[in-house]
Amino acid sequence: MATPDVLTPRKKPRQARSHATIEAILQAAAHILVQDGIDAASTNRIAEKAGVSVGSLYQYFPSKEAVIFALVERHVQRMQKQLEEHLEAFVAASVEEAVPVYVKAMFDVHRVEPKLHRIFQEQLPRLAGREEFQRWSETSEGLVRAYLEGHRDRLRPTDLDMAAFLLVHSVEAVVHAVAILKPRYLEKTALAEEVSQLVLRYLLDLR
Amino acid sequence: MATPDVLTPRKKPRQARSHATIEAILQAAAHILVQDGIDAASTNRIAEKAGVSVGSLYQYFPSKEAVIFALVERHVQRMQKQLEEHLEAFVAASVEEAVPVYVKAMFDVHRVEPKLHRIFQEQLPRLAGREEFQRWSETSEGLVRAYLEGHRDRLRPTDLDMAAFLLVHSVEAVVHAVAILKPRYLEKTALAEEVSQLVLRYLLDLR
Amino acid sequence: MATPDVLTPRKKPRQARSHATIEAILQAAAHILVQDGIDAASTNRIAEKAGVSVGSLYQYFPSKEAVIFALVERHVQRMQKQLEEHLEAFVAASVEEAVPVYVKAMFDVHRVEPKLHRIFQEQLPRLAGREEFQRWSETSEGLVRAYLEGHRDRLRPTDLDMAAFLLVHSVEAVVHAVAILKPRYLEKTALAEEVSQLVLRYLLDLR
Amino acid sequence: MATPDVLTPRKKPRQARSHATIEAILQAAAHILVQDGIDAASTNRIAEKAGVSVGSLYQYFPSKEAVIFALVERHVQRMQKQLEEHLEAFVAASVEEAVPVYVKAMFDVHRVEPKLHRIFQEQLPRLAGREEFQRWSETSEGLVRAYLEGHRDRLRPTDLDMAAFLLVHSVEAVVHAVAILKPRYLEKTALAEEVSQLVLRYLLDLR
DNA sequence: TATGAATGAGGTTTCATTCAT
DNA sequence: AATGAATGAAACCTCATTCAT
Repeated sequence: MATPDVLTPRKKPRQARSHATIEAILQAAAHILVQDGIDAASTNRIAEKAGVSVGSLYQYFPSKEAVIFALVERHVQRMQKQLEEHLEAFVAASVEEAVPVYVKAMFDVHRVEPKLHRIFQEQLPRLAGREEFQRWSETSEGLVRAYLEGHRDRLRPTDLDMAAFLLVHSVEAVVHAVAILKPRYLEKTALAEEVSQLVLRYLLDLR
Repeated sequence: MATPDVLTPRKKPRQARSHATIEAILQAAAHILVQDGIDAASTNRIAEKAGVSVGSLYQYFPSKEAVIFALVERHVQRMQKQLEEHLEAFVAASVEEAVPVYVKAMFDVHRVEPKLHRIFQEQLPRLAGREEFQRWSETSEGLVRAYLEGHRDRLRPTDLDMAAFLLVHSVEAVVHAVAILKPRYLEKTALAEEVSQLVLRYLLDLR
Repeated sequence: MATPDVLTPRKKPRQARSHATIEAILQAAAHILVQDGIDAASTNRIAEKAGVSVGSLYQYFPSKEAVIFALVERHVQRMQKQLEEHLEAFVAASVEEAVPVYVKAMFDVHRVEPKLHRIFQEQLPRLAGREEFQRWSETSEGLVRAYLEGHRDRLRPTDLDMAAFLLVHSVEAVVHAVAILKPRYLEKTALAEEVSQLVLRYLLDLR
Repeated sequence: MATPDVLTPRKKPRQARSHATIEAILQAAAHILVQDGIDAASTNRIAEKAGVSVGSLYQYFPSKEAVIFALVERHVQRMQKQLEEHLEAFVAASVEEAVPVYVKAMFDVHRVEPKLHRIFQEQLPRLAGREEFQRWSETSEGLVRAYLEGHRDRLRPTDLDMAAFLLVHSVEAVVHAVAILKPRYLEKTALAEEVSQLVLRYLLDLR
């Protein structure tokens, strides 16, 4: 007895109309999540806001969670894309250059859809998509770790696992806290520079 | 039309029996939260586990949220108490000594009731108590800021607001990430030392 | 992960009110089943007819099926009781006497709540309670078989399993058909006598 | 206000394609009924399995019930045809010969599509087609009655209506019970012979 | 005061049926 | 004729909350 798949979309649309419906559902869901939080995101409300019937929602998503999941997936993909755009500059650069690039990338990533991002960060753990988000963390950590590895001889810390863990999470946390508590700071470069300092001074023996 | 107060406890208990009932309710709620998450914490279930009737629950708490709120309040108080115990050593110490003390304090705080803490961090934003938790952040930030202020002349950064923000959130995030992702590390001192390094090297010009 | 029990009643009532509620629910369910068939027996409709809220229904029955199940159980018990009253006369009697007693017992059993019985016979197979009904068949078959065994030397058939199967089902079917298609005949003794003849002439070599 | 006809097919197909579509729909319905029961037989599922769209289904059948109805109708026709093949041998034969022929016919009839037959017997009463099935019973009863009439002087019972009723239903029930409870027995002749005995000994004064 | 029975709005989901393409 | 997207009433069930006892 296979457990039925409750997360992956139900059927591929064959007509243009369908695409519009799916898009409307996802956008409605995002809106409601952002405005009123996850407990307000009932399927009926989503469908209503999307201007379609509940039935339509269930034609494309096998469950309420599947809607959220699709949203998360899409969001993570956009973040990843954002990140990759910064990546080239990153891998080839010296430590002094790479760190600000990484920090800026993180700030940029959090600007994709900050409110939605916040909701996901805060309210998602209970839901589908949790792992999608964790995977994102692990990806970041792996990336950073690999970079550090490549510059090991210039670095002060010797336990690079620990260093990667430390850096990824502290940078992420600061960015996240900024996005939530002081959204205006997201646009200022001063904070990003300080974060770079935090990281750089940890990694290197600056004068 | 004033919004009715649904968070603060309904009546001050005057009898020992009442205290016991309240205690039982809170403990039951905590148990369920930790064991089965917030969606399992229905008032009926809490009451049942506490060995009282729902009616009794509503005698002491005006709503479900009030129960959670009381739990959060108590938890934050315990954290604060923990923190204060480290405080004396903290305020009088030099930067080099104070930072490890602060970091250790944070680690300790997260050991108070780590599972409950995690639930609160992850699942609470949707509920009552959100602000209680934010206030905790602000308290920490104020504390750190005041300390930095007192040692301004020895510090590299000049924008102390920003520095306080940065430090509080990066330390908190790392501790939190450890608690969730690698709970065993909570007991190792190596990580705490590295976090101290992160902060110290940011604040001071070490050779 | 144990599968939750969806059939057995949910909680024991502690107050007289509860008993009344349960009774009302069961009677309402029976009414609706008889009047409009099983597809009309929605939990909301049952609750409404019982004059209680759906919530109350679910306090005592964990699922819709549990309501039906309780009804079946109760009905089978009544049938069994009816049957047992005839039993004494049955076991001790000669074949010539026992057969009419058995046939009459079957007719009586079908008069307990004929309409409900019909619904169960016809519409139940898809539902909870199926086995309850099958068990009833098996009980009857066992009973008959044991009786035949005790009088084996007077009987014409040698395969008593087959004979029991044959008799139980043909008698049951006729009674059932009468109850459904020609309910008035249930009261006439002529038909019962003919059924007795059917069975007796099969079992014995009458002149 | 005449109730609209929701059972009879919507239009007579004029093209081979239509026939193929109808056939596909009916076979899909039969498959699903047999495999997963009546609750799984949704119009969408039937259409999908038939390889057509729901829209097409509704072109040929005005309602879901109409699909089932058509299936029942066809099944009953096949049963009837089966029966008629035995009929010639039946009408001309002596009682001693006719009875086994009739019983064998009944066994054969239940072998036409036993699984579908069972579904209809058990799950159909709630649906369209109930009457179709009843008519089948009446046809059988009429047939038997007419036969008995023709041999009245050789028969022991005098109330031939009652006898016909008795025989049709007891034979039918036994066959049905066998089909459901002990399908293997359907292939054995021993049981059929015993059923013949049951009937014959009821009808005649055997030595 | 304590109990637990009762409430009912509201959540998720299905499916027969319609209708624009 | 055929498609399949869209509909929405209605099913089952939960749970915060109230209230009679």
